[in-house]
This record gives sequence, C-alpha cells and structure tokens, in this order.
Amino acid sequence: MRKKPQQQRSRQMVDTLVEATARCIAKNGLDGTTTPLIAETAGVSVGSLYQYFDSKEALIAALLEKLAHDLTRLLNQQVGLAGKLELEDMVRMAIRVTLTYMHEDEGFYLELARNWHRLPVDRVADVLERHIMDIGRLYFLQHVGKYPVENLPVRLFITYNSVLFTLVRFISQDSGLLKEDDIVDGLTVMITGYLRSSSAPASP
Amino acid sequence: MRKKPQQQRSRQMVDTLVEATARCIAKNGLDGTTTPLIAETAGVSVGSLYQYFDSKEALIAALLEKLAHDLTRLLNQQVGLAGKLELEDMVRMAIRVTLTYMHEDEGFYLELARNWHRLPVDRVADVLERHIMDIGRLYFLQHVGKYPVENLPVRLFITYNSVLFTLVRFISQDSGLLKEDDIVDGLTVMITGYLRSSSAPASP
Amino acid sequence: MRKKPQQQRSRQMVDTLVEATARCIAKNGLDGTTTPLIAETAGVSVGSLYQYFDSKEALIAALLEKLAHDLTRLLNQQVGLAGKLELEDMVRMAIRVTLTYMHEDEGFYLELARNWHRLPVDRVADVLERHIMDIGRLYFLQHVGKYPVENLPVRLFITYNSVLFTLVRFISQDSGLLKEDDIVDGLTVMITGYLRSSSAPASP
Amino acid sequence: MRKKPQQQRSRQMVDTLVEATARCIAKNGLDGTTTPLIAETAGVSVGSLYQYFDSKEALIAALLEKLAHDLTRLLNQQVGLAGKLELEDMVRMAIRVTLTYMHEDEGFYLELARNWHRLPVDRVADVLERHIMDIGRLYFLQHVGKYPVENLPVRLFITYNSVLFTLVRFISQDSGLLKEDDIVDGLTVMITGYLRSSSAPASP
DNA sequence: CATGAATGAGAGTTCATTCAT
DNA sequence: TATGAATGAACTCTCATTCAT
Repeated sequence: MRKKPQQQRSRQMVDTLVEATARCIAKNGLDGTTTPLIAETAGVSVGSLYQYFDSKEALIAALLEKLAHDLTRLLNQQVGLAGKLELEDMVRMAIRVTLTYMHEDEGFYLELARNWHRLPVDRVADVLERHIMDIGRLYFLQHVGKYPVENLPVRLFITYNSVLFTLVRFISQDSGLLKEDDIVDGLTVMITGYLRSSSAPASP
Repeated sequence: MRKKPQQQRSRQMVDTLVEATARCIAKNGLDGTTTPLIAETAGVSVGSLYQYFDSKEALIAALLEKLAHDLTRLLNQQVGLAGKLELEDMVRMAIRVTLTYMHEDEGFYLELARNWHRLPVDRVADVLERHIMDIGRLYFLQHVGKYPVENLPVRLFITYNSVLFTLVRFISQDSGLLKEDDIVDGLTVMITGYLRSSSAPASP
Repeated sequence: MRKKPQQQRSRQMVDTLVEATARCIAKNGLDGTTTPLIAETAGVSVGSLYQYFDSKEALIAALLEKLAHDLTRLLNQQVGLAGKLELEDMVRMAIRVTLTYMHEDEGFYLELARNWHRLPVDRVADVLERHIMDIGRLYFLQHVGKYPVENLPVRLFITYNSVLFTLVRFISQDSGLLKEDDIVDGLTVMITGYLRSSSAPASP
Repeated sequence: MRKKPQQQRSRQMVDTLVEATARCIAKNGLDGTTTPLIAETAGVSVGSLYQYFDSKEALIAALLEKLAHDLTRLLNQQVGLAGKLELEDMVRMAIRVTLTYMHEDEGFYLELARNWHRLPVDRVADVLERHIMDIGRLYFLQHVGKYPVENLPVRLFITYNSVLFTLVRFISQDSGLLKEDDIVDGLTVMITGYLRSSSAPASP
C-alpha cells in the first residue's frame, strides 16, 4: 500500500475502493473488473485509486486481506457453538453455510473460488486453514476417545477442498440433473465417514 | 475450422497449431497465451493461425476437442482392466494416474483444470463424465451384492470433483507441509469409504 | 460517446478529434481514414480517441451529427432571405452554394457525398431533407397562386438528388470538356422548369 | 493483365473469374469482395487468380471493361428503336430500363453505381457517355426543327446523372414515403421539360 | 500451369497506469 | 490531495499477395 491512511477520510476511501472492487468482481467477473470501472463504482477517480494502491493487484490483495479478516471474526464467533454438535451435524452445517455463501453477494465468493489461482490468495487461505485447523483440533479434543483423528492437516485439507470445489462445480454447471440436497447429503456422508475413519488407508 | 485442410502440409499445420497452443498454455498460463505467441511457438505467422481457426477461442476449443478424443481412447483401453481390481485398488490407481497427468506436459493439464470455468470445456467434461459413469456402472455391476450403489451420478460427481480439485490445490500450493502419499492415501480412504457406504445420509 | 467530457480540456479534445476526422476524410478519403491516422492528425494517442468514442463509427457519426447541426444553423439563417427571390434566382443560388461547399475544406463535403451509402448518414439526411422541405413549403406558400406545387416531397427529392450528384460527378470527373457555368445554367433551367411545371406527367 | 490468354481454357478462366467477381460484388458488396472469396466463387485457387490478373484492381477493371463491352452491344441494338418514339416516351422508357437494371443481378449494378468513385470506372463511363451522346444526337437529328438542342453534352451529362443517382438514392433509402411511379413520373417530366427547353437559362 | 498454404503489415480496440491541473 | 485526461503497448483479427509444391 502506497500510503498509510492516517486520516479518517483516507481510511474511508480505502474501504470504499475495496468494497467497489468486490462489487465489480461480483457483477462483472474478475476479467471484467478494470481499474476505471472500480473507480467509477466507488464514485472516485482513477487517480485516487492509485493514490492508495500501487496497482490493481495490490487493491485485490487488500480486498482479500479484508476478507481474511472478516472470516476470522466470523469463525471466531462460531467456534464455541460447534463443539456441542455431533460430527455429522457439524459437517452438514458447514457445507450448508458454504453453499449459502456461494450464492450470496451476487456470486462474489463463487467468482473468487473459481479464480483462486489467479489471486494473491495465500493470506486468505492461510487464515482459513489455520482457523479450520483450530476448529477441527478443538472439536476432536472435546470428543477425544470418540474420534482419535490422526494426521489432522491432511484430513482437513482434503475435506475443505473437496467440499469447496465440489460445491463450486455444482453451482457452476447447473445441469439440473443433480439435486442440491443430494449433493449436500453425499458430501456429508463422505466427509463424516472420512473423518471418523482410522488413519490406516489399507486394511491388513 | 475456417478451411478444411486439403493438403497434407496443412493438416500438419493444424496439428502444429493445436500443439503450440497446448505448449503456450503450459508454459505461459492461459492468460499469457496470445495469438502472436501461439503463432511464434508454432513457428508460423499469425495469418496462418487464422487460416485454420476462426478465432482464438476456436483454436482452444479444437485443443480441448482433441483432448476429449485422446481421453476417450485412453479410457476405453483401461475399462477392461479396472473390473478385476478391488475397489480400493482401483480408486488409488485412478488418483495416482490423475496425479501423474497433473505433472505431465509442463503442467498443461493442471492449468486446464485451474481454468476450467473460462474454457469451452463442455465437450471434454461430457466425455469424461460419461466415461467415468460407464466405468463406474460397469464396475459396480460386476460387484453387485458387494457394493449396491445408489444414486451413482451424484456419487461420481462428488468423487471426481473432490479428487481432481484436491489434487490441483495440492500441487498448486506446494507448502511442503503435506506429503503426496498422505494426500493419496487420504483421498483413497475417503472415496473408498464413500462409495462403499449405503445411501442413507443419516445413520439410524 | 463513451464518457461525457467534464473538464474544458476534454471538451476541446472531442472537438479536436472530430475535426481531425474531417481533415483525414478530406485528405485521405474515407478508406484512408484510420483510427491511428485520426489520432495522429489530432496530435493525440489512440487511447484518447477511445476515451471519448466507442468506435470509429461513433466518431464519424459524431462528425455527421455536428455537420447536421451546423447545416441547421446555416439554413435557418438563409430561410428568410430566400422568400424574396424569384424561383430561378433561388434555385441558381442554391446550386452555387452547393457547388461552393463541394470545393471547400479540401473536398471534405465532396468525399462525404461520394460515400453517403457507407455513412451513418440518416441524421444529416433527415435534417437536410426536413429543412429543404420547410424552405420549399415556405417558399411556395409565399408564392401561392404562382406555383401551386403538387406532391412537394417527390419534387424536392428529385430536385436535390439531381443537383447534388450531378455536381459531385461534375467535380469528380473534371474532363475539362464541360464548363461549370454551363452545368449551373443547365441545372437551373432544368430544376426551375420542373418546379414550375404542373404535376400531370403526361400532357393531354 | 499479366498474361494474354491465348488458349481457350485460359480465356474461359478469365471469364469465370470476372463473372465470379460480379457475383461477389452483388452478394457481398464491394467491401466484402475479397480475392479469396472471388477465387472460391469461381471454383479456382487464389493462385490462379493472380496468374491472370496483376491485382484485385486489375480484376475489377476487367469486369468493368466487360461491362462496357456488353453495354456497347446492348445499346447498339437499341439505338434504332428509339428514334420512332416521342421524346417523353423515350425518356420514360430509359428511366424504366435503368430502374430495372438497378434491381437486376441481386443489385449488382446498384452496388456499382453506389461505389462509382472507388472504381476504375472511366472506361465504362466513356462508353456510356459516348453512346448516350450518339443516341441523343441521332434522336435530335431525326427530330430537327422540333427540338433544336444546343449544348447537347451538358444537357445529357445533367440528364443521365440526375436520373441515375436519383434512382440509386430512391432504391437505397426506401423510406416507403415515396412511390416508384411518382419518382418515374417526376423524373420524366423534369427531363423532358429540360430537353425541350431552349438553351437560354434566363427567360427574357 | 494450378494449387492453396503461408505471409505480415496494419486495422480497430482495450486498459493499467501516469501526470498536469 | 483529488481529479480525469492522456498514454501506448499489446491484443485479436483481416486480406492482398507470394511462392513452394
């Protein structure tokens, strides 16, 4: 970031721009998100955009940064609740929440997920992963004895990528042949079964 | 295709261009794949490109068409072999084969998988899905009684998307914390368990 | 117009571009009028052109729009004067004025007339036709009794197309065999006689 | 022409190409008439086109040359017939014939007339003018005493340009407000009156 | 001779970025 | 500081023409 916004007006400008970027991505897709358009959406001049961000990429990075921050807060609120649920209920709930997000904000999160590889996504991913890891650890700690999960990082990595991209693909293709409830049920069964399973891949 | 190649030379030109496109995508990514670059890679002028393809998109479509064709042949050869394996062995093999492809051709398939939503990917997807469906159906037919799988389309949709994108993400991030064997084992366990499970999502 | 010019500088830019387009058309012909050339003539970058005009065609349309506007003002000034003239003097004057225009601005209007069928010329044509119709109606209204002209639209359509394209052809070929005064006299005689004639095409 | 076609096969090739050019112009307009398209229309390779014509322009020139030749023959046949008609009938007939041509061959002649200034049209124009001049001279010679026409070249120049381009404009715009019969009648009245008038532009 | 594959200059257009005001 | 006018490299695509086969 070119300039630390120390005045309140500046901080607001930064926020406005970041939000405008999100709206552009949602409405026009990542490819249709141009700097002039972002500026116009923000009701600001392009010049101002470059006053606060070195480049388009920096702006998008800031957007993702904010996203990571928001998600952190969101997840922190949820951690407590999760512990009381049965594994299956928790998994199902997580899938449903994810699915809801995909449809929200005019498909903003969907577009992000589709284009993750073109985004400076590390920060968000890190935050998300750490949180999921924390939640997972906490959960299995509370249920120790019931599900002694080995190699948690791998399990969670497989889990959230499978869920996330299966849902993205499901929403994107929309062939009508597959029903949302079936997908959610299927994923729930698969993930629950996987997380309950003992680590050994091959039975002796 | 704008003009049907009548001389042998031009049939080769078409092939050269399609291959050059693949190389460009592998080396420069989809965004870095421009018509001048494709032409240069093919050792040809831009004009030649447009003698045989109506547009850049048509060229990429042709590439995917060829891919679909190649995959069809490849999978047809493999169908017979699959039936004799135990479910787990077959799943693990499929995952390993997929993983191998992701690393081949300088990451060409990886880049395709990453950018699936920007590609005229329907033909390939159709072919792949139908084949996977066929193989799946065949397999479970031969093992009837052992794994009476209900709602096969949903199961397979979840299965191949989970595997594919988990692997793509695994290769893309390369944090070094996760080991390939663990990912393969984990996926194998998850998918095998899922395909073996009875359809009912909630246990009684 | 893509963007409304808000600063004075940019309003001037729009004018500059439109004028440059006119100069290009005059100097290089319509086919030789390319966007790089227009930009260069205006002393501006191509990008600037596209900041204010959606396309080359839009730019040309704007030029014609301006032309229609200018002609409107010009004709409005002339309407009053016309009424006092005898029919023949008015016709001769109109022809002379048209001829003058054809030679002005390095043949700009000449080139427009030559290429009317490739131009988004409706607006100009409409304006011109309406004005000519108005002037004609007004004129014959003031001279009612003397020239009761039936089917005015047809008469004027024939009149101005005959004059315009005969002059265009005369200037374009310039074989030297035909003298300008003779053409003007001839057209004057023809048009005057035609407008004075009664409507019935066949004499009884 | 690059090469004198001495063999019969060659002469036929030239003809085929010229005819294909005409068909292309009629179907695709002058701008849509490309050398590859001409070749394809002729069922011949581009290479062959350039074997017989130095350039696209030469090909079009040849087309116009042929046109001039055809018109010469056509007009020669008609000269005799004209003399027996009254002036008005002859004028009306000429207008009607012209109008018919404009609609023939998918608008080929119409497109030529629209684009006369971009064509190497001199030869055709010369031929046409000379013939019209001949016919005119002959006609008025036979009717000497009735219409002693002074300055025939100017009169005929004005006459045929007025007729030709008024008709072209009429067909092109097709606003529906003007009726063909009215246009033909109007032109007939105008031209007949003009040709009958005495030379002096200003009445005493 | 005939073919049609190959060329490449040049057209219209876009957009991240700069800089005078 | 905020503005938005201005930039220009780079992209996709066309077509008259050439030349190896």
